[in-house]
Amino acid sequence: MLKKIECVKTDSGITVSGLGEYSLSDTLECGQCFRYERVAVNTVMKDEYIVTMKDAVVHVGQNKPGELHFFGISRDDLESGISEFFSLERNLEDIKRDIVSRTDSEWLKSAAECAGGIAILKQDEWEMLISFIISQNNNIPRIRKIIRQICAEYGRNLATESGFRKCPLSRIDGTPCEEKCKGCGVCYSFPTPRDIVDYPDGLLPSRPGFRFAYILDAAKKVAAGEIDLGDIREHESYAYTVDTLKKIKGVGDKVASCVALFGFANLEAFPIDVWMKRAIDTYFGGDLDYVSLGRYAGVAQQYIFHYIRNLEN
DNA sequence: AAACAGGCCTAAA
DNA sequence: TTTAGGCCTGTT
Repeated sequence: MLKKIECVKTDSGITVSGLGEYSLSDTLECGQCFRYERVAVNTVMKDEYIVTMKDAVVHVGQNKPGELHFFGISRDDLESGISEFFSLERNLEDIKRDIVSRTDSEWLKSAAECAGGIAILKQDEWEMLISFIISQNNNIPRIRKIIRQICAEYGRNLATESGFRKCPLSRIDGTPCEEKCKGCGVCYSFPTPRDIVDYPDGLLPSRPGFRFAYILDAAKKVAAGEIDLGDIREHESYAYTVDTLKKIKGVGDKVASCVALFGFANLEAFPIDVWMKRAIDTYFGGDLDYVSLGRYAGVAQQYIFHYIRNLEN
């Protein structure tokens, strides 16, 4: 299921090809990732983004399907985190084929054709936990705003640690770094559980509302080792991941399955939110046995989600 | 102005 | 075991 990818060094960075239908914009903007900014000015590629990974800020672009360009990085950078984060070695076509072979639904097959370029990212588990706690009863712009503000409040400035002299966005569009970072937050690291336990008031400027207590409970349980993310990772079990995470206040099935899917790479995870409920009612007669979709059910979930959101436009 | 937003908790049947 | 309200806040 792994694929051969080709990497070529250029003056500006590393070009990775052989990625099949990989779509950078669909992958970043399908709702699994909150810490990215689309670059709007002085671009050299059709799609360009600044993405904040665990401890690095990445500038990445795409001109055509199956080929990504990572600006200002070395081959070592690619191998030490970027490749895994962007799931570059996963074969999207094999996954799509597997899903399509397990369903009779023509609608789902159409969705797969529409959304086959989406890769499930492998993001930081703790960051996913907090991000999806924040996501509940909330909309995406506000989710992103809260996360940005929390990072700006607690985080170290990653710009200088990422091989960039200053914020990549400011370098590109000319906005002064300080000003830019306060607005976009892409240059700040995500707070650790300990950061939040030591200084819960740092959450307040983002106005998380009733989620405040949930975030704090998650931080306390992880910091105390009561919830052991490493232990969850080693189990590599969807059921175990969900059961364990649900011990945290404010974490139910939906949030836990999102963390399982986007943080722990449990690709069989199938988060069911209000959109998915609606889709199941409308296109699957009110009943969809996601287990029958196999070990990539979570990718199918993304197909469905992407398809219904695009049908709106 | 009232309803809603990619849920979850609690109380009550 | 299932169901109804309520919840912080911001936006429409």
